Amino acid sequence: MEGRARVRPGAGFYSFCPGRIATLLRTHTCGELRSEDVGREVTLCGWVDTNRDFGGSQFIDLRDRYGKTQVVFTPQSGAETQALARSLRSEDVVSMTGTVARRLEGKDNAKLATGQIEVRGTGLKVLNKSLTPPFQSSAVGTQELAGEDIRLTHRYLDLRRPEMQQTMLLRGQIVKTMRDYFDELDFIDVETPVLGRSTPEGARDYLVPSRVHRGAFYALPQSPQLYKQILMIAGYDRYVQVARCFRDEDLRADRQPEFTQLDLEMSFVEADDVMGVIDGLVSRIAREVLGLKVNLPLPRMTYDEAMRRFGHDAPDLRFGMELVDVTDLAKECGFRVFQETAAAGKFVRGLKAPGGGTRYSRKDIDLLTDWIRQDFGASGLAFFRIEPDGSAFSPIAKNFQPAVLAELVAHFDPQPGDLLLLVADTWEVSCKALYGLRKRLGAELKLYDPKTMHFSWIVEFPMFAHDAEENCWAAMHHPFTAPRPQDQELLATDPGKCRAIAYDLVINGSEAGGGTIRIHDSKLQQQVFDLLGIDEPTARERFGFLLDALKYGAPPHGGIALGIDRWVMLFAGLDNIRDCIAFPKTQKAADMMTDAPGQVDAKQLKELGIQIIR
RNA sequence: GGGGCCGUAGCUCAAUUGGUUAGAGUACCGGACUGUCGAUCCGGUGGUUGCGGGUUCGAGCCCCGUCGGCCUCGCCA
Repeated sequence: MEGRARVRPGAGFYSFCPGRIATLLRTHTCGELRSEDVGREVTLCGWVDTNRDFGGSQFIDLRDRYGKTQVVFTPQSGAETQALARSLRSEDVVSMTGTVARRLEGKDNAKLATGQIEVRGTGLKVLNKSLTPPFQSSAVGTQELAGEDIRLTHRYLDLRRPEMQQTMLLRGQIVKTMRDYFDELDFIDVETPVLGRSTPEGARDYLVPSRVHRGAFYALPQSPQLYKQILMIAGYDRYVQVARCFRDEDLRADRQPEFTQLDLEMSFVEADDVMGVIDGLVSRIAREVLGLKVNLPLPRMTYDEAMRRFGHDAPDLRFGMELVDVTDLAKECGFRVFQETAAAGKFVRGLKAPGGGTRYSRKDIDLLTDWIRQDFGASGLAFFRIEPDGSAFSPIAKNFQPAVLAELVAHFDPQPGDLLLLVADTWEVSCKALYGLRKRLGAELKLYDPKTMHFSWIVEFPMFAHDAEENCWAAMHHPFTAPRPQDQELLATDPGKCRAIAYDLVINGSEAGGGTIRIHDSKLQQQVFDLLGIDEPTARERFGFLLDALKYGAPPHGGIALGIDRWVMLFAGLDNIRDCIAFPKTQKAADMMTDAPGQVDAKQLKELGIQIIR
């Protein structure tokens, strides 16, 4: 532990002491000196954070990744040195020599870990002047953060900010803990190719043209899925890898085109084994990173239950606000829209927003309605505001049979001031719309403390989702997922009811990982391919190697992949994945610092046999 | 591919809703100051209002197009 940087719960970034990191250029770091060091002759290197100039003396905060130390230059430092000190500006890189001194009585700075001391400067060397930076790397809380485009263009300055350094440190910590943990459990770290064949996981591939094989392309891996299964067949019964994955799909706040997974696979296991291993990891990281005790095993919920109670397969379980199904009551409620919906076999479901009746105006509700129409294709949004006398106000209330309305409202068990929101639509639309509303209102009404963490498993996913456009079945996870043994017969009779041995790790309503037990029998694998409309020649062509391998002694196996970027985001309490990645890409998958992707020479294209069509 | 928000000084934002000289804070430059720590005080430089069209007597503001950033649906574990 000693000499190791480590984020501790409740401890500021600067409060750990990394031990001496002396070099020929420096004797200490800027976060290291304490009152015990008074009298020492030291040399610090770092960036100028602020320069407070009093004419007679200069107070300079010197910053490196370990912290800040105040260095003072006075006439005793010598006229030349003092003049040089006066000329220092933000982000200049300097070396400062001096004597550690206790600060003057009452002049301690409680905000700094080094705040009891200061360095009385005797020497100063400017190692490198900085241009005036476009935004401040220092000045925590001083100024509004610069726009993200500017931060991304000057990423080196953004990464210099203590907040960013803290996140990067946390990320390194999480990855290291993962590596230690799996190493202790005898996992073997094996690297798999980046230049590979397209894996059939549904997303668009990033392609790399082959010069040698003109007209042929490698695909960057969407995940190392097939390789790790091959490793199981090869007898490496516990594989782990920190793997970069690539998916050429449109981006979101929590999605990048290239991202990092902690990928693992185990042989001779059932789902409980894999989940148990991850339970241990969650508990360890929560403890080491946040000082949080997590009760094990983590709670589990089936996919069906999650959809019914929360409308989503990754519900945020930090708060309640569960969905309420009133379809039965709607059948004879008097309100035509509801009745027709119910009669058509669709659903009338809703949720209760505590205090929403007072919080949201009629106009706010109209905006919510527009929103769920636009984003989720909902036909509308019905609302009831619970009045102080307990009655339910709504423009549509007059259409209801009073008794039925009372019963309907009672289903939500509301208090005065609450707001009931109902969606009458298909199962899918009601899920999406109410999930969206729940997520948004939960945050807006502050129904949970954003600092709390909730970990859970969602299990028993459907094997297949019906693709209405193509009128065929599509793999919900990927085509190598094993069905539950008790559901295997359903493959032939009713694939839609067949449940997979699949499990997703959910943290605070985010999917933080997902895995399955795989098919290890080539016949069963072929049966699943058939269902997915992948005929034998196609299957042979695309993953004949796997089908072959399955015939040479494939052990039962399964695994999981964890989204490391998302883990960092969630453990750091951030809401943006770009802040968890040193060099992220914009929403259009561009790197603003390097300007990737860029044009290439005509010569390069010619070598590859590629012509650009405009 | 669809919907939305945004783009004004290096940076963060304002501009009485179409009105004549586009402001503030900060940064930067100069000056003052021996205990600050978001130092303070005085003075100063700094603008093709993303770009291109259009409407108008007049456009930062309205319209069309375009580029870029963000959020989101579709898509994607």
